[in-house]
Amino acid sequence: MRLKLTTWNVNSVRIRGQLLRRIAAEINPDVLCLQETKVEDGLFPMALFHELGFNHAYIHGQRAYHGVAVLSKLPLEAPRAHKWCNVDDCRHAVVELPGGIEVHNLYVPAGGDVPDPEVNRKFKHKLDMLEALTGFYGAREGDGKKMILVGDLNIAPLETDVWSHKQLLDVVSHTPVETDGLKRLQAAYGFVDAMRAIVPPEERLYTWWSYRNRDWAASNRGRRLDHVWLSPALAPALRGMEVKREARGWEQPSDHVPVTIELEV
DNA sequence: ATGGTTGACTCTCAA
Repeated sequence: MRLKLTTWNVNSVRIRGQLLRRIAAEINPDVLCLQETKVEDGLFPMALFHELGFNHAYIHGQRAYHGVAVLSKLPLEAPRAHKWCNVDDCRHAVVELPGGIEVHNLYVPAGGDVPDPEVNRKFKHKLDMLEALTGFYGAREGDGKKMILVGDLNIAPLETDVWSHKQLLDVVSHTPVETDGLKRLQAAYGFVDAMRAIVPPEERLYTWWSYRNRDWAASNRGRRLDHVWLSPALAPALRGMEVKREARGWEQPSDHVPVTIELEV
């Protein structure tokens, strides 16, 4: 069967109802992974997702900040959450789809403004979580599992993942310590970058454009902060990938756009 | 070098 999975940093699930309807209508994913839901579980707008046909859900949220959720038209099994770095943030949810496909939905800390872990605890937290994830997935290398890892990793690893490699080398999200760290995490398990398997690394590809811009489309100062990785066992199933760039121009948008993959499983 | 905008929520923080 064809499996369509969309990941989106929604930046508040409660004010994005109309756009979620539009995504359900235009993309029609089987599984929707959200980040930055910004709401505790008791206030999550579950009725909307039921109306849209997502009758299975694992929500892992907190008040005002962070929060991840997996909405699905297929049954979900073995839901679990991970805490990292002894912080209580809701940043990592895992579920299993029929056929034993693990879905890992991640929201890595943005990291603040100053790219120095000595003076910026948010940047230190970002690097620490990257290292923790590298240990976690590295310990599983070679386990042969079918796995999809998605989310807002808040790092643009390639030169073509940012509007200006040179100008962003000292900007949090594209500093060498972050891009090296992300590549180490990817290599620790042998994840395949599904987006770059479809769009060659020579081509520019963005998923985020700052709100702090008069005209996001004209200036096009984007970054690829959102990612879809596949385990070696699942990589051969990849059939397609789409970045819904136009969603950045919809009314009351998130600053991130949805990324969708299609698999033959 | 700075400021620009958005969202949740409190009189500000995080992104």
